[in-house]
Amino acid sequence: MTVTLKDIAHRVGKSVTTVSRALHDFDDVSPETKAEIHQIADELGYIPNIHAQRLQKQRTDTIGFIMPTYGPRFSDPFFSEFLAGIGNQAANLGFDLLVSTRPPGTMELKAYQKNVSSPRVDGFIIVRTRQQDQRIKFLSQMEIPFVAFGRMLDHDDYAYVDEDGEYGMKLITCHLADLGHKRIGYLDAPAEFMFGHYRHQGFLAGLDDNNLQIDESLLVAGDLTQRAGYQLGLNMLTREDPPTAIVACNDLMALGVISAAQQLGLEVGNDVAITGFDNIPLAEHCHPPLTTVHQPIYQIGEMVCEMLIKQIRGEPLEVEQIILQPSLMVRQSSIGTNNK
Amino acid sequence: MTVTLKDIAHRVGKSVTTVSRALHDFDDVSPETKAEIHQIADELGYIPNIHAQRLQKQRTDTIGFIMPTYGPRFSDPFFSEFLAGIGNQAANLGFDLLVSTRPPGTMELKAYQKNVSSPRVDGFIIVRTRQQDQRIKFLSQMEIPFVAFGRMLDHDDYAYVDEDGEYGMKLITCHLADLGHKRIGYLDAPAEFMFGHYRHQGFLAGLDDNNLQIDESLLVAGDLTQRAGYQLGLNMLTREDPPTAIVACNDLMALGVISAAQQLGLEVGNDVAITGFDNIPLAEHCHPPLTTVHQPIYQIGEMVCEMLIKQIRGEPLEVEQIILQPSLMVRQSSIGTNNK
DNA sequence: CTGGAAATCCAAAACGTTTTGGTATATAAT
DNA sequence: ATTATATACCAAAACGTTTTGGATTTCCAG
Repeated sequence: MTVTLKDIAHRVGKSVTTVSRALHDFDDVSPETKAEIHQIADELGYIPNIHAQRLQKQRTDTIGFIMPTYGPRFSDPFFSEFLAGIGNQAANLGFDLLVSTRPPGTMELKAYQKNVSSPRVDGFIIVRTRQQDQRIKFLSQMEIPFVAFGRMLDHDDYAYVDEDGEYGMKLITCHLADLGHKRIGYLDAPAEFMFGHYRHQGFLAGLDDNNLQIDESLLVAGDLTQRAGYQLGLNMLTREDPPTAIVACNDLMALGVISAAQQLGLEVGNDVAITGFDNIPLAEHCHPPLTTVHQPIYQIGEMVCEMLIKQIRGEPLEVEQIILQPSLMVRQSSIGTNNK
Repeated sequence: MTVTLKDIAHRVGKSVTTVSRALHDFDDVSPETKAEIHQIADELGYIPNIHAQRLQKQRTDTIGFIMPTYGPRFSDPFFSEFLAGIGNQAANLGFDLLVSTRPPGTMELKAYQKNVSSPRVDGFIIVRTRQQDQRIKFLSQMEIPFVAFGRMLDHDDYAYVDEDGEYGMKLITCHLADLGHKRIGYLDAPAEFMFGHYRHQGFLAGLDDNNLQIDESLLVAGDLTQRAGYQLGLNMLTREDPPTAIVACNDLMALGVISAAQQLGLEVGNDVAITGFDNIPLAEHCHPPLTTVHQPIYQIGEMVCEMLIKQIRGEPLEVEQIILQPSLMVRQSSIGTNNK
């Protein structure tokens, strides 16, 4: 049997009002009564009914996170780390975290709609922003609080955190150009992702800075999995005129390219340079260790969550839009084992 | 402005009761009224207030999942895939999914306590069972519905799904013995994890079956990360009397061992055999591809979620305890590139 | 001893549903 | 013409909080 305010009220011989106010430390309850009520409440193991509270207070103290999942076999280290970031931060700030999974599309938008109207959540965290992000347009238009990890194209009037992927990828490209590479392959992300767009721009800018030509045939897109990296890497490296370096727009695909290269008997770092982006934990301890750009996913999760909760609480944000400057992690997959 | 039953009632000139019963398709409302009410409800965009419903119905239609997170940098592909499994299944069956993150310990138990008493959730999904699993003991004792992925030692009276890790690891060990390996190193999990316990038993049983001695010094434990695998692998392979094969209790550590071996100039599969366990997507497309045991994490997530919801609904479970038979995935990391 | 403030308390309304236990009207059976 | 039976509806209670707008008592200044 669960214990309610009424039970406590009976026990102490006071009204429900007084019990409620005592537990919330209002100053129109005498210290003695407060002490007694607190003690009885502890004794009975009172825990407030969250639905009664939420119904009355008209807020949920819950944030929503709808994971965009594609296939069924969905395994991306990005998500578990990001989730840990928002989960821990939400708990710190006294918020619950409601998670859904939905493939991008109409049903996804419906889920946003329903979760906020029910009202299950007070606001949302958005990840992997897309070129014309329906989610962002919808939430902006409905004036529903949200914070995104990522920017989008024709709309800039919302709160976000993002890493400067263009700059990061330029760092990588210049690094490879400095090593003397002239023919560089590029593994792009699916066109809809904004992060892919910026990284792509950075790659082109890097080539341009070093007066290198773009060979369009060395520009291909994959679905971000290691499998795709493996396949595309194999294709690219078995051409008649293979590139001397391959830049992948994320670590997972880069790992796939490394496997492909190794299977072809190439020594990664010496025979061919391969780079990634994200610096997932795997990148440091693969062989050879992967040159990449660091992205502090856990911290971004924390930041985004904190910003959202401030927004929900009506507190002003010092900064509404944050662009993080990335740093290059040079490892053996680009410089090889004999260079220094 | 959110629309309530009362708003609809005003519009159609009927009572709140009738509106509610119409929307739930009770048969004491005339077809004409029903049609009218449905139409107005759609028109106004009515969505029921979930807290009022839950307060009244005294259930939450929500399942809880408390992720055991250790450090801050928490990136385990296991979790995103498992989460996708339970998330999708929960959505199918009309349940919400409330996710928390908590390191194992007292606060973790408190979180279980609070989430069920509030009552935020109707039941829990437990993962990575531990030897003396406080969570399971607590939930069993309180008679709170839960389903676990994994067994535990001195308590067997609860619903779970598990893979037969002992058998799986025996398959691996016999496979290596068949290849002629006599000195086999083993990378264990931290002692508290049950899955590590079974896999360990399977390894010993496999050795025993093949009349091989156990060299205790070749038995070491790591924290399941690739980093740990790398470090322990390096130690083991630079001994005076290195093993000819290394069995890791999970894929992530096995990938670390592969890196270590490659850094030492060894050809994995030919000079040293290395095996994992889990068959994460990474295992197939690394170099060389990893011999491992498949574990259908996504499906297990679905199963566990479905079992939990049945239990919550009071429907009987056909089978309360499911042990999945694993299958061996033989790849080049054990048999090399020249054998067949 | 009176007026007013301070201290302590509480009944009732509100949040938005679902459910209970009806009522009223029309139709059919006796 | 009475009784029984469907049919269509609804007022009020309940779920467990928080908040509003007092009410009562005590104490002190005048």
